[in-house]
Amino acid sequence: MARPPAPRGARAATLTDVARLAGVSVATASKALNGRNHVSAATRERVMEAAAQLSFSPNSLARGLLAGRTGTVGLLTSDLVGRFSLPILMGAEDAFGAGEMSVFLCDARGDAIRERHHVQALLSRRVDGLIVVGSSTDPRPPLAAAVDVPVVYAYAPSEDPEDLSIVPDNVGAGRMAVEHLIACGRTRIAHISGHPGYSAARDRVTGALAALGDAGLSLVGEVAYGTWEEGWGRAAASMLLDREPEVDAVLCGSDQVARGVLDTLRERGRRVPEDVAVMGFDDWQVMTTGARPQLTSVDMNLEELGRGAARALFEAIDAEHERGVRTVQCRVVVRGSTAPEA
Amino acid sequence: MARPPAPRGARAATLTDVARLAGVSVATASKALNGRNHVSAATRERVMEAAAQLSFSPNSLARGLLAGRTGTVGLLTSDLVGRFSLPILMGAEDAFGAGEMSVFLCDARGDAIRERHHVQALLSRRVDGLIVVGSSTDPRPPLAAAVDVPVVYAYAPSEDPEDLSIVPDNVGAGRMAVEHLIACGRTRIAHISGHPGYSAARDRVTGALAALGDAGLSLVGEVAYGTWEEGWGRAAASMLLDREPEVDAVLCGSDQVARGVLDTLRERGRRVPEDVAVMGFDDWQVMTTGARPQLTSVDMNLEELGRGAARALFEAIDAEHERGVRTVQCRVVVRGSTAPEA
DNA sequence: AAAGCCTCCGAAAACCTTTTCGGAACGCCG
DNA sequence: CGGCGTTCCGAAAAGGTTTTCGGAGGCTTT
Repeated sequence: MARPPAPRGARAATLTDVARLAGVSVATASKALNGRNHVSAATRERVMEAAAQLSFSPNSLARGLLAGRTGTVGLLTSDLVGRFSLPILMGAEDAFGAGEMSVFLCDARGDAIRERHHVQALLSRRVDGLIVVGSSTDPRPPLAAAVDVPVVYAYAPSEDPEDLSIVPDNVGAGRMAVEHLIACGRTRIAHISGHPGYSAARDRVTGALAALGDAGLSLVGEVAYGTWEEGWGRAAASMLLDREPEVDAVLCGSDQVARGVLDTLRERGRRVPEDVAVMGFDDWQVMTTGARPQLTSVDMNLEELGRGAARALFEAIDAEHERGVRTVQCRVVVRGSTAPEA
Repeated sequence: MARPPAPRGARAATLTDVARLAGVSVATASKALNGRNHVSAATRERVMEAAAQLSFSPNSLARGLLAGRTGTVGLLTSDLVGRFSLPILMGAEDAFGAGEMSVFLCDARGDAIRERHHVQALLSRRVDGLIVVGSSTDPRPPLAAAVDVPVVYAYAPSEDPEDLSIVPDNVGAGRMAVEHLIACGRTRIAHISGHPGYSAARDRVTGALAALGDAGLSLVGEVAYGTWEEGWGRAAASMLLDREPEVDAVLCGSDQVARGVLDTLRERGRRVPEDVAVMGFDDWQVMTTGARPQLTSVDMNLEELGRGAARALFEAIDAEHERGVRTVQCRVVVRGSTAPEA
């Protein structure tokens, strides 16, 4: 744990120091350290050694100032505390981290003023690009400020179709969910959705209905909209069992709703999955694996979405800007609530 | 939504451009924009107008290069996906965001190599300070590299007592939890803890036992260590009811464990909170508010911890480094599982 | 031995802003 | 009218790195 030289306050070593110690010019030192040619092996060795000795670390500010590229990107979220920003952020950080990019994180707290402020700060720091992560899949207004770097919208698409947005495929998710239930032999499928104010809820309904139609089936009862929470799942399941006792599968708007549904089913003596299969959305591990039985869910692949956004931004940084809305496929994670455990 | 001038690729306006447009020198332009005196009101006005017209945004790189301070800090987490980094990160971002600080986010994925890499990158970007967020409250080795900027360890303390660490008060949390249960009139209190490999679990036990001792009580049964999950809560509660049927309160190692305990209690016909009171730790909203009844829990105040870390770093940046381990108080959030709802 | 080529190195410019310091203009007092 | 103080402005340096270009020296070829 020897904390080598670098005493606090001692100016960090600069290229000039390295050059002096190695007995060469700064130009040569720079070339040696950056692997440029036109430097003899012996000289390069001397420079490297000097740099190591001074624990020299090149000043990215100076480099960025000169190059016009800083190797930084801004990640602007409106809702860091939320459930969805984080995996996206993870994926993005992941994709960038491999290379030499560093990520500025900003949380606008859903406030337009604060957002503008952060964008200004990021631009003044000369980020090479921006990822804007929404807190729901509803379209959001594009960035207000004039931005001269590429921008990718993740999760929530921009209202401007000229922007590049990467969003989860909620329609596909609804479709896949129903297809899975049908594959499990279910034909009397009900849907307890989430909050009707969210396009995620409505899109999943759209997909689910489409898949039912394709299979020549129709939904048991009406789509039940409510909230995203457990309490709603319990209440809605209770009503559902009263009105449609013959139901053999319940597709739920979220994993939390599904948890509530599972509770009610157990209390009403229905076995899961033998009598009724249950599915959720989002594949929130703590919800799905804690449930009895463990909950089948549709994973929206948010990390993949984040990585996709990062890669798209990466490309946009040196090439022309792609446009439009791109969706990321999701996938069904099968657990005990739809398939008896092996 | 007019996206003003700034066409892609057009060099961003520089201070020189502003000065030229305003018909003054760069020095004057700088002074005018930064509110320095020795500039006439008229000139200042002209400069401001020119800056606005060019949507000039000062280049932080150049400024940082000159000033030796960049207004950036690094936030190094070992486990972004985890439950605890995020609120801390929120709090830190919050505390900084008010000022002019920007936050570099790095996730080392618990890998020492990657951590070193990120630290290098951050230092090369000349951050003014570093916050290192652990993934559990167990002490962690200090940063390997020689770091000449202040560092604050959050959540997980550094093993080196010369470093400044800010951690949640788990002993106090255990104590407060038991005190709350006693205040609710409970005397036969059991403790179903979490994973014994975590100091958080052991510290909470320590605090709980101390509070019991102070009240002249002793624990019902032994401390039951297991995992942090719901399944463990269900299993442990079942065993507990078999062996100690007269128990009137169960303190649980986490909210998830408490959820499992609640499930088992309900199935075994015990009313909560009338027959048995239940408490968890962490106050994870989705767990506590979805439970029946809603779950009383000890909030570890992680956002406050994050803010504290940020403030401490802030101070350390221009003053001498504080040292040692500082704890952040937690607080009991009372809900229906210990107190009948009003 | 002269010419030419290749290899290696260094001087200097460029990136953009802030700050210091000197100079210019102007008004006031003696 | 000269001297002085005040007010405002501009030239220049500094900060650290990269890149370009020219120069120096050594080697080969004729």
